[in-house]
Amino acid sequence: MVRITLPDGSVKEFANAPTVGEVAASIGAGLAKSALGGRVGTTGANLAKDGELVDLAHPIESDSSLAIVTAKNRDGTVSPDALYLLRHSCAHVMAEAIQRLYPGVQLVYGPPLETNFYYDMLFPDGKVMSADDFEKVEAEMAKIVAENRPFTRYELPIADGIAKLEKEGSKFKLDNAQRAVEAGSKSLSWYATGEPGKNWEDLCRGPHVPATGKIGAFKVLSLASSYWKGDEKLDRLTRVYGTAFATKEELEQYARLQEEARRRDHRTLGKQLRLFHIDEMVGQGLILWTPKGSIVRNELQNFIGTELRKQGYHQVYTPHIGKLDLYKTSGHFPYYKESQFPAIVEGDDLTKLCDSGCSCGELVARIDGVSAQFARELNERTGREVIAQDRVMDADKLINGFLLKPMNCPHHAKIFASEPHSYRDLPVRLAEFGTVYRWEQSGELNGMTRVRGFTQDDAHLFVREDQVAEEVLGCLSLVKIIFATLGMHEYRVRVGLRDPDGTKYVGDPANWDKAEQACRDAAKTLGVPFSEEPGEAAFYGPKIDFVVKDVIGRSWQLGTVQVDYNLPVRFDLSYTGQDNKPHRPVMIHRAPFGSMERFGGVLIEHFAGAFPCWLSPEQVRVLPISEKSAAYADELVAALKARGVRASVDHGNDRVQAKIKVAAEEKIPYMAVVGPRDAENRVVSVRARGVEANLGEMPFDAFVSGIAAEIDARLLSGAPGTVQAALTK
RNA sequence: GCCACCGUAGCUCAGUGGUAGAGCACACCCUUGGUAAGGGUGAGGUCGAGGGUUCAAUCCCCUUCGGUGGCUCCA
Repeated sequence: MVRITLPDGSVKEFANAPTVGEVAASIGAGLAKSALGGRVGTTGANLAKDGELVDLAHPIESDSSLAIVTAKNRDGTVSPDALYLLRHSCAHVMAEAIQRLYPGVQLVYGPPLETNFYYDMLFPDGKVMSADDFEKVEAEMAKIVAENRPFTRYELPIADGIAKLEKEGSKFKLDNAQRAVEAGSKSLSWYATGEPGKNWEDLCRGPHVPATGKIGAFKVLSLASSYWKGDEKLDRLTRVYGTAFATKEELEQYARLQEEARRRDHRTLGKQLRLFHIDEMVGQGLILWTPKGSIVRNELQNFIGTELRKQGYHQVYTPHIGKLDLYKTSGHFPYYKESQFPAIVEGDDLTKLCDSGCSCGELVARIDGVSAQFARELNERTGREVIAQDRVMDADKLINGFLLKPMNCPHHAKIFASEPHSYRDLPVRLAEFGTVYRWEQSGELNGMTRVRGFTQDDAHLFVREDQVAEEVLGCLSLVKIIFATLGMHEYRVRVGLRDPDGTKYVGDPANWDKAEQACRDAAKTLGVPFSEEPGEAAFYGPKIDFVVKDVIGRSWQLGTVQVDYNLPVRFDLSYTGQDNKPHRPVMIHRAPFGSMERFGGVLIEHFAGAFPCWLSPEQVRVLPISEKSAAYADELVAALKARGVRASVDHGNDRVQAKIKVAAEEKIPYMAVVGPRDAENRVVSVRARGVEANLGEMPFDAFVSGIAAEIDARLLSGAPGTVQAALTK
């Protein structure tokens, strides 16, 4: 007898192991019809977390908990499990369609994802698929769906399965099977779209929807390329993306959201609202902040500057380059050479070297090299061979040069080291909006979110061991203030801990334990879920990262707080303790925004370009009804400007309607319409962005001081205390 | 960096083997209008760059630069 516990707590008993479908049928005919699969687990298990997603035809052998998967949950929400089944199944349908249209295509791997699915395939030599072919593929898929063929699972013992795959000659599927075996599979399973032996089939773990007809709506989305197993030395594959939903409406909804996302894209809005520009001639990944974008950036910097002063930071400035020795000491050169702009070597030196017949390889070695003394000192200090012997060469052979700084920390470490410190002085907190340059691969560049030159809102805290926890907490509270002020709630927190088996970490394990605990405790204070990720720590210390998603769904790391035991050793930093002996400080790196560029890009998307008043490039646009009110309009703008408000008048000879449209397109938070009536009564007629109506009149002075107060308080649009709220209550 | 696609006016985009068009923006004129586009006129482009095929290339081919999507990478 098998006892099945359903989500409502009721228990059903079956004489023999029932399939999920049979359980569904025993509950009701309607459910049996709409069931797509099931989620099973041991009795009482949290199915959403620990349950296994299975086919409708999956037999349940022992007492279990079971939830039947249907397209919609009982509360009407779309079931992610259903989408998973649909997309996984649709990937098979698409693969069959493509193989029909392009004979010789080999299949590799086709998983469902959060919003879509893809299938990697190898096209025979000379054959390519193009976006023009999507319709053809979709038509072929539609036929398969219309045939409503069942997904039929069958299993083979491993030896037989491997033999079958060897006969078929697909190295990719063979490899998939071998990996499944290594992962502990006891047999290999296939899914035929229809009848095994007769219809199309694919080696697959499953699960799938019961039949192709369940796929209500689908679309082939895009083409991309990938490498087999992500290794560029292996075959280059064609990745075909598609998506599937239970209904046409859901697919249309998805398309609408995609469209909306494109409109919110910071690259589109940045151009439309003239916030930034990237110029071919200046270079890829190098952001030119236009006047309007610069205002947003400046406001953000002022905002954070105010908070930093409250928290006892010192502002510093450091140059954009430093000598190679600086980075050889910190370890950033030459180990991260691939992601840096090349070293800057003095022209005359280079000429002399070239004239003397110095080869490129030799040149590189002489730039990368260090003196014996340099190597000895650094290796002694760190207690490890951080400088390998093959980098050591005669001092007179070394070529000196400079590097565009890839990080600010070495400069800040040197500021700390420039004077003696007592334990009483710590923590020393040095902050700088420091611009750094990194050589990102050209294909990775993306608007403002991935660039080659960017300004970190960086700071380095030099603290005593016993101050780490409190200072990490302080850093996080800053992040919290920033996110709260900007109304950003959709972020993920990642606490990077060391890999328990790893050996690459520097520093005392006991200190690591303390620092990791400090990070964990600090993350808890954020009041948002966070994930602990072992192995994600930097080699020099644990860290806390803030990750947000852009409109396209791509994740970007913004803020970061990192504990560092390494640089203080490398730079031989010390302070005098109570015992009058030198002690090693700990460094904390932190950048709440991450970089002004990336944060700016994310912020544009977060607000869809409609910045709160305090951040808006233009805060009030005054719209005189006609030239008769020009003087009154000018008086209003002058009064606003006198209070530091960014305001302008539209003196154009358009009608107010047109002026409103333009101001709305520029996403200006407030419009003040003024005509003879307003002038006579010393009032302004107010409109707020996003509200398609005249909010009413406000006395001249009340409007000016209301706007100024809203800006000073850095309020979000429409929040209590704003002019808009005052007029709409 | 790799693969696919794309590059026409300031912006969004049509279009063609016989040297190019719309809307918006811009300039000027008329209009002085009370809450999301009043009307007219005009200016603006070596069709990303270089090379090739052709009587003729913005269009076809090659190279190159840049962008987009993905892969890889991100101290």
